[in-house]
Amino acid sequence: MTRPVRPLRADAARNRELLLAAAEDEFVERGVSASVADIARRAGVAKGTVFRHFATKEELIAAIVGGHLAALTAVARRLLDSADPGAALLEFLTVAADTRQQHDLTFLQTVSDGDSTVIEIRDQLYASIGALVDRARAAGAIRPDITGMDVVLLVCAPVHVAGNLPDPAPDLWRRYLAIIFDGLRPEGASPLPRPAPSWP
Amino acid sequence: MTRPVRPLRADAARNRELLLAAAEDEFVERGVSASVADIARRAGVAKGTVFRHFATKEELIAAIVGGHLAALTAVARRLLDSADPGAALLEFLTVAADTRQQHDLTFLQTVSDGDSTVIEIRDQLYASIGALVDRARAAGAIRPDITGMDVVLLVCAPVHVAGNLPDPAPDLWRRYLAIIFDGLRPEGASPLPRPAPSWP
DNA sequence: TAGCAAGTTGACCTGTGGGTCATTTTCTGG
DNA sequence: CCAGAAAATGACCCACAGGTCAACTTGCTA
Repeated sequence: MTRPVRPLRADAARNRELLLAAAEDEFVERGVSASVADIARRAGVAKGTVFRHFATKEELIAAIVGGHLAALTAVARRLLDSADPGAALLEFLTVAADTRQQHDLTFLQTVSDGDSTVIEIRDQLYASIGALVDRARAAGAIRPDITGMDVVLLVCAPVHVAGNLPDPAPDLWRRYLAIIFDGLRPEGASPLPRPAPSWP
Repeated sequence: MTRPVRPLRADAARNRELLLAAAEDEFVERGVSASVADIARRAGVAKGTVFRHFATKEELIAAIVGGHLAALTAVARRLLDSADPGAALLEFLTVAADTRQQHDLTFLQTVSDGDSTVIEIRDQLYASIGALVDRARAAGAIRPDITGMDVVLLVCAPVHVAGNLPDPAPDLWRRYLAIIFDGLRPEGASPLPRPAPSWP
């Protein structure tokens, strides 16, 4: 899959990391419209260097998104060993919201969702979430009509909800995660109108 | 407040409406980055005309957002007369999600939230929602620790959640509205971690 | 340490978007 | 029906963004 490409030269590797970090900061501050020139300046590098590492701005965005998805996947896999499946699912949602709170890159998702590498990593993440949900359901921690895809879609909701406020308290999302998770619990569940969406 | 400005000439009034409609369509299709030139073309009007009606692109966006907020406010006020406060709140959330589903303009909100007219309309909407929530809480239809601001923040969540899917079924949001509304119900509610946010 | 491929630089190109304005067209009150 | 005000037009301006490339610099390897 990864053909034997010789490793990056030391300075190039360093610049690549600097660029990813600078780009992430810049995107958080300015949104998708952050300019490549500004990103380069922030990384202390010329604009041409950006395009040596990432052919287009979209490719740069995909690299950032891919990194985050991979990190989340690792968290989900680790939690699959947990003794309490319900707590594990809640913990995963908490960690996911927490990282997303620190730097909201949701808006980058749309740009990068055509990238094949991103799709691959994303599918692994979805599979892990699916496993977490299956275990939680089997343990009776969530209602039977909730699927993995439901949870996938709901992951970003708490942060998004809190983000509607101009200057939200840094952990306000916990309040909305609690409300939404209560909606996933079996107690007092009302029947759901539409069937869960299938795999995308 | 509104000084006696003579009414628009007939053609100008017509063009204004054409522009608002065209702009809304264009924004839905292309996002915020839809260009003024394209909007003008779609309205069958020259670019200069756009700027005669709206000094800047932001002002045009504010006009669209303001219109939608006003329509929602009217819905909320009408529902305040309903006999069943719990059903009224659910109905409001349903209507809100439904209109937002038909044309998602959430991304315009950020642009327009500095506009004084928009702020005024928005505050009226928030007040109406607050009243709906108070009535529902008093009737025991939702848990006691939910505030009006909570619901304000949660309004867009169902559509947003369904929107994470590339091509969501047109009323998938109903599923997530049901889940979230279950989280608002008193049955099986777990204590909420953070206090509700105050007025913005 | 020398040679060269890999990496960097920054001036430059091109497209595009918001916004302006002198000129022309159109509406309307008298 | 006409005069003048209101509105529409579209060529034009400028800023800025993504992307290119020939010339230059630097890390690596033999």
